[in-house]
Amino acid sequence: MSETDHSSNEESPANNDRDGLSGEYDPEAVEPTWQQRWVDEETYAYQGDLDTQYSIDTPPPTVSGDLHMGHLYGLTLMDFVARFKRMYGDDVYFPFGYDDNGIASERLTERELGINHGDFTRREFQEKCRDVCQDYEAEFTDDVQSLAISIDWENTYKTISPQVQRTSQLSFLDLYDQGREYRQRAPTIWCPDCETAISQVEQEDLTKQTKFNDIDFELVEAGDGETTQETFTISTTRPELLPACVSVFVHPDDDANQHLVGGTARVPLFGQEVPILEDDRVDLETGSGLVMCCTFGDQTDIEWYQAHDLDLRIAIDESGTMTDLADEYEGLSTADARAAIIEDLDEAGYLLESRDHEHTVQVHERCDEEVEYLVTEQWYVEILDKKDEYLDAGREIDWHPEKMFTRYKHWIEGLEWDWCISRQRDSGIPFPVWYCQECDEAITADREALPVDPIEDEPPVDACPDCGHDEFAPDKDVFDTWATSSLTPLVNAGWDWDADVGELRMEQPELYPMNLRPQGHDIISFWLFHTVVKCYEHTGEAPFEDVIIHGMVLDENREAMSKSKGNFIAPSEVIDEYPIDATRYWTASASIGDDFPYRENALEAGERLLQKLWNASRLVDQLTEDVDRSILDEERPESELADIDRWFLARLDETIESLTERFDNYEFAKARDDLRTFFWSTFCDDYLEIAKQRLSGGGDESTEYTLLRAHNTFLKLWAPLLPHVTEELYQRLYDPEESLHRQAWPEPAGYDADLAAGETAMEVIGALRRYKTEEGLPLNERLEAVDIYGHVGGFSDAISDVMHVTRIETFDDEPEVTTEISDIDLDYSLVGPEFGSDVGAIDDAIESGEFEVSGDTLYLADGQFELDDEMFEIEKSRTYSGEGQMIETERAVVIVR
RNA sequence: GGGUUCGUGGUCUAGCCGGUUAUGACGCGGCCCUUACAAGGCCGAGGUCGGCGGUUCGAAACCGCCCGAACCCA
Repeated sequence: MSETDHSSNEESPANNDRDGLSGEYDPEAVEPTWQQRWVDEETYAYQGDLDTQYSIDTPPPTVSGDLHMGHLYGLTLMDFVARFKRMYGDDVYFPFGYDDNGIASERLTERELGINHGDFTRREFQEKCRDVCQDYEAEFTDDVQSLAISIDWENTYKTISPQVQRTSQLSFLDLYDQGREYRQRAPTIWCPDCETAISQVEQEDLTKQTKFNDIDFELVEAGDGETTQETFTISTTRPELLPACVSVFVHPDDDANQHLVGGTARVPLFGQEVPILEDDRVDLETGSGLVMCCTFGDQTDIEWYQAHDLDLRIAIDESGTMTDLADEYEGLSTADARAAIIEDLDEAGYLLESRDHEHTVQVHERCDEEVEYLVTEQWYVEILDKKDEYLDAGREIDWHPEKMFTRYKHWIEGLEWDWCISRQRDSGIPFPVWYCQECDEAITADREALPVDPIEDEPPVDACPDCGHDEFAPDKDVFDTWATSSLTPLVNAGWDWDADVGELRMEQPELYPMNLRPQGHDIISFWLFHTVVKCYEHTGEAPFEDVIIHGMVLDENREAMSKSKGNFIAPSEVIDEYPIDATRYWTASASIGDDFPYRENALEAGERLLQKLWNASRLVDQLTEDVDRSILDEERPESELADIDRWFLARLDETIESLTERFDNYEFAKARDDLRTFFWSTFCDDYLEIAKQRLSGGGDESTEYTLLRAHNTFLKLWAPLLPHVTEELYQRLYDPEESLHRQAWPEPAGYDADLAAGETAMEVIGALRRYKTEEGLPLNERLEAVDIYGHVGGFSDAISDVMHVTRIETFDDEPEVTTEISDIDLDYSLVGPEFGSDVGAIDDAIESGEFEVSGDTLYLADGQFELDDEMFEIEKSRTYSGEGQMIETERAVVIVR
């Protein structure tokens, strides 16, 4: 029978059908079995309990990408929360979204099928996208399930689904009706390869090798009207923009060229006359100090265009092709035009020099194509007017870690553009808008009719309400993906238009605001900010209560993983090598917010912990072989517990309490370390060794109860971090019927014990172990007599049991030894404020022995200083000359005889 | 170039409002097979807390500058 064959566990739990735990834990067999069963049995189903719900706004991953370490990390963190909250008594709503909407999936489809979106109708192409995405989605589901993420698979959504399209279009209409959206012809950042507008945040830097060209411009008229100078030189990396040149700029501090300002110049080859103006945005460092402004070469050009009210000359179209403004170069690509123009400039004698130059260009992050700046008609969400409100909304959220709010704040404060939400792509959610062909009036869809695709569907009116014209043109654009992804809290809550009452409502209002938004710090400006904007505008409140912001996963050398660097580690490689529980154990060590290095040996440490848990469980099981597990149904009164057992249960109470707080504050690393230390040192090394001895001579009900209570509790405390091994043990040893992950989180039972005496006893045990080790004795060597000077309460039996001591005597007073004062420890937090700059002199006095203790007072340096007893502590050194050997610990003195 | 965050033994990390002897784990060295576990137990070595300067009786912690890294933005 295999270990994972659970059919043998069908008899009643009280019967303890335990075939004993086999020698080794076999995660390779155990983990997939449980993953499958949890899904099949819907262990994580949301029950719809309105009073105790806890909702998590999970990030929908782009399905076109493989699962990477960032997913593994982020999902696992969410899962710690979900599993803890579920056991702690909440009804957890843990959904999953697939982001298959937008440019990423569109480009994936084109690549996968070797097609171009332009060759199909929008609906046809979208069909193909769905087909391609479906396989990737299935793969993603498998991957996420293999990480044991406790998602409720009945609550999933796709961002391209009709329902989400409807939500997204409703959002558009609502903002439009509120007057928060506008359509404007304005300079836009444009990707010629994807042929779409993109937002500011979708572009990134790329350093490129290019030529810096010095070109002569003919001076038509100088600003001072006097100069006899005939030409001047400008430097440019983009001579193909000469036909789009609308002015030349001089820096106000540029004395050498000041006389040109106010004049006009003639652009070589193309002949247009342009004004020479002054502006401090000219970069004096590079080139000649004279710079041409074209519509548009970069963002500064746009600023100049707006600030100086310049002409508009469009020389490059949407596909990166030269327009008729470029005369004979019309129809050439920008690259070809650049080459041809340089050649012609050279021939005509305008080109003075062309030299190598490295500079930074803006590219589209998805395809690395250099962006252009075009004037196009786009939809914008107005955000600049409400910065303060979005900041306040951010302040209402509890940030973990708190410091991440700063990034949000700075992002908002630095905003300069409204949010451009239209994209000229096919795979996406269409704008539900038509335009009157006569007066351009925008006609929006009826809410009841959503989702609509204006290319395929008819507008809701027969005639333009403004001018009466009856022909309409569809809006062909689709939404920016963030315009949809920013609605996840509303998608989860089932936000929709209720036609009966004529308002927007939520199907599950109890989920909103979501209790938790988990995400990486790299998308604070995308996902988090946009979600706040959208949801705040729709509902008037922040969309989540807590946010946890995690860092990036780095490689073993603390460098960011990237495909180009080749230091990319795929989760599948890790999973093949290590148990999932071990990877989760590693994940739990991350300090939330900090970047998180991959560590092979952290995974090995996880593996060892699993083995330790398994072995300890096996011992507990053996020691309680004949004990009916139903004794756990009732709590055992203190009076029926031996001191040592009561001590351990009291310590367990403490741990439960602090651990609960750790989990509640998302402090997984601390929870993990605290629990590991308590389990490994206190339970395994200390208590279990004692219990072993106590039970060696036959049953002891108090100890048996304590062992089982503790072990059962440990499984629950470990469950959020190590779901597989704990479930396997729980089902085998306690309850084969019900999942551990639906059990109640442990509560302190309220046991009282002499914790100080327990602590001292453990110190004494440690001292005796050290004694045996140093004497070269086996740990089970019998010791005849041990005297303990110190308070060990009722624990001396435990000490004698575990250390095999025949006779123990305990004393509350000091042993008969010679003591002398070896040092004085000062409490500087008291001495410092009191004595200030004299502290140095006091230290010197102690150092040189110029002190005297009398009663409770310490006199220093011939009575120059007097310290009260709470300000100092006397360190003594003891010499023992009696029979046996003395061992000192912090709280006790032990003599082995 | 600007902003945010981080920088602690070989590696990863704890260390709230400043209190002098800096936590734990991994790795390393030594000893021990004690009837769950040698993937274990015990002991030990190893750090001028990135650098410089400042505030203070006292700084890993507070301030300034510099260096390095991650992310965001130009």
